[in-house]
Amino acid sequence: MSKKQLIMESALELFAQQGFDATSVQQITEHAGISKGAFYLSFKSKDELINGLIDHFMLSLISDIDQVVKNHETHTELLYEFYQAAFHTFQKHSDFAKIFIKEQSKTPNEELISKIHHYDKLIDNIILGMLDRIYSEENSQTRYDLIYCVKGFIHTYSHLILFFNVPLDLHTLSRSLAEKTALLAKHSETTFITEELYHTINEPFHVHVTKEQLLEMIEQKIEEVDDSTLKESLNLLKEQMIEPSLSPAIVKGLILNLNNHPACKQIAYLIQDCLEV
Amino acid sequence: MSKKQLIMESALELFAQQGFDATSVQQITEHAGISKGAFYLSFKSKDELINGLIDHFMLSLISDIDQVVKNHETHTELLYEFYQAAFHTFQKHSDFAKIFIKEQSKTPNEELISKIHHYDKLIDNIILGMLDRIYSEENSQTRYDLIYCVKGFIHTYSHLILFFNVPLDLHTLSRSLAEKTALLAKHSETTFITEELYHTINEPFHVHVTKEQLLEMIEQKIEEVDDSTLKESLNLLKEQMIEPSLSPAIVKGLILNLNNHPACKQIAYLIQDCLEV
DNA sequence: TATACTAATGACTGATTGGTCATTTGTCAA
DNA sequence: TTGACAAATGACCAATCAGTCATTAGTATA
Repeated sequence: MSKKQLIMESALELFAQQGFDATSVQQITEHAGISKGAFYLSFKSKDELINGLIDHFMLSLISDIDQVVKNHETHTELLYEFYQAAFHTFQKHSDFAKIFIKEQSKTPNEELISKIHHYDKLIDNIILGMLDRIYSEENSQTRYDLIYCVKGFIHTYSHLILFFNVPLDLHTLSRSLAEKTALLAKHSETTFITEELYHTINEPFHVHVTKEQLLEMIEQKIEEVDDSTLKESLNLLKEQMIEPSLSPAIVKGLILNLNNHPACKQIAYLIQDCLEV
Repeated sequence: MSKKQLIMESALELFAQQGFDATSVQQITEHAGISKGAFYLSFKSKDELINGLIDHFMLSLISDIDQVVKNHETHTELLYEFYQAAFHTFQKHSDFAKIFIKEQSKTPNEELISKIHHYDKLIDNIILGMLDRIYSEENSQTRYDLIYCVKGFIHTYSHLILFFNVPLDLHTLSRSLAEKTALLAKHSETTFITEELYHTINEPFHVHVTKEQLLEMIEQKIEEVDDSTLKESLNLLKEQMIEPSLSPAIVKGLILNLNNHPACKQIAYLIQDCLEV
C-alpha cells in the first residue's frame, strides 16, 4: 500500500468518527504511524487530502452503482439491483458513506461544495437514466420527483445501516424499496419538480452570473455591509473587474478580506472565479 | 429582546452558514454587536449556547407540527396538513432548519448527540401517531417503514427549500407528498422495519449496557489498543469500577486520556456514565 | 456630588491548529 | 568505508481558538 493510500484510509476512519474539522493532521499521522512531515510529502494540505478522498471514493461509489445499472438488461429486477448495489457499496465503504450521508460540507472549502454538487448530479443522472429505461415515457410527469424520492429512501435507510450496529437484511430492504419506488412510479400523479424547476436547480449558479450581473451584485453588497474594510475591498475589486490595475497579491488580499466575513463568502467566490485568481 | 435572544439569533445565522466548529465566539459577538465578555455573562460556554439553541428551536419546531396534527380532526387532509406544517416551519426558521437537516453532530459533544436522538424519537412519535390515526390497523405491517419514508421525503425536499433560492409552491409539494404517502400506506406490503427492529434501534444504547457488559467491553478494548497510556487508563478505570479507590480528579484525567483517542470515545462516554463523574 | 452597584469591555492566557524546515536516518552505488 | 541522495522526522511558527478577569462605563440611590 502506498503512503498516500495509507494516509487516506487512516484519515477516512477518523473523519467518519469526528468530521473534517475536528480531526487534526496530527491525529491522522499518529493513527497512520507516520510523522507530520511525511504527511506533507504526500499531500500539499489537509484540504487536498479531503478533496482527494471525496474524489476517490465518490467515483468508486458512483461507478459501482452505474455498472450494476448499465449491465442489467432486464427491467423487472433493475430497481431491486440498484438498491442492492447502493446499500452494499455503502456497507463496504461505510466510513466514506458516513461522511457522504452527513454531507458536512460546512468547511470553508468552496471547491468541495461544487465538487459535491457535481457528484450529486452524476447520481441524479444514474437514477434518472434507470427510471427512464424502466418506465420509458409512462412517468414523464413525475420522473424528477421520483429521483428525489429514491434519494430520500436511500438517505433515511442508510442511517440504519451506518449508525446502528444491528444486523440488517439488505435483500429485504432492497425488495421493499423497489416495491415502493414502483408504486410511486406507476400511481403517483402530482408533479412538483417540473422540468423547468429541475434545470433551474441544477444549473451551476456561477456559470449563469455574467460579469455585469456580478458587478450589480457587488454594488448591492456594498450597500448591505457595514464594515468599512469590506466596503473598500468590494469597491477596489469592482474597479479591478472593470479595468485591471492591482497586483495579484493585492487582489488576493482583498478577496481574503471578504472571505473573513461569512455574508461575503459567496460573492468572494464569484469574484475569485471571475478574476481568475 | 433579551441579550440571550440576541446572541442566539446572531449565532444561529452564523451556524447555519458555517457550522458550529467553524464559527468562533468572537464572530458571534461581533455579529451581535457585543463584547466577548458579555457573551459569557449570558452563556457559560459555547456548548451551552449550542445546546440551548437546539432545545429552543427543536421544541418550537416539534410543537408547531404536533399542534397541527393534534388539532386536525378529519383524517382526509391530515397528511397534507402535516407536510404543510413541516415545510412552513422549515421556511420560517430556515436557519435552524439548515442546521437540523445537516445534522452536523460531529462535534465532540456527547450531550448533543443524545439530545438529537431524543428529539428524533419525538418526531417519530408524532408521525407514527398520525399514521395510526389515519390508517388505524390497516398498515400495521408497514407503519415503521412509513415513518422512515415520510422522514426521507421531508429530508430530500427540504434541500430544495433551504439551499436553493427559488420560489416554491409548498402547497403543491405537500399535496404531492400526501399522495405519495397515502399510496405507500395503502399498497406497500413488504415489511423491512419490524416492531422488534424499530425498538432495538430506538432503545438508548447506553441504558442497555450493564456494568458487567461494560467491564467486558473494557477488557476487549484493552486488547485492541496499542498505546500503553490507553491500556493503563482502561485498566485503572476497570479497577475503579469494581472497587472505587481513586480520587475524582484522577478518574477524570483517565477518562480524558481515553477521549484523546477517537476509537475510545464511545467507551469513555459509557465509563463516565457508569462512574457518574 | 459621592457612593455603591451592576453591566460591559477587550487585552490576555494557555491550548491547539495547519503548515514549515533544518536536521537526522536509511539506502544505495562506487 | 565513503559519499550522495532521498525519505522521514519532530521541534518549531504564526494564527486562531475558547474562556478569564482586571478594569471601566453606566446608572441608581442617598
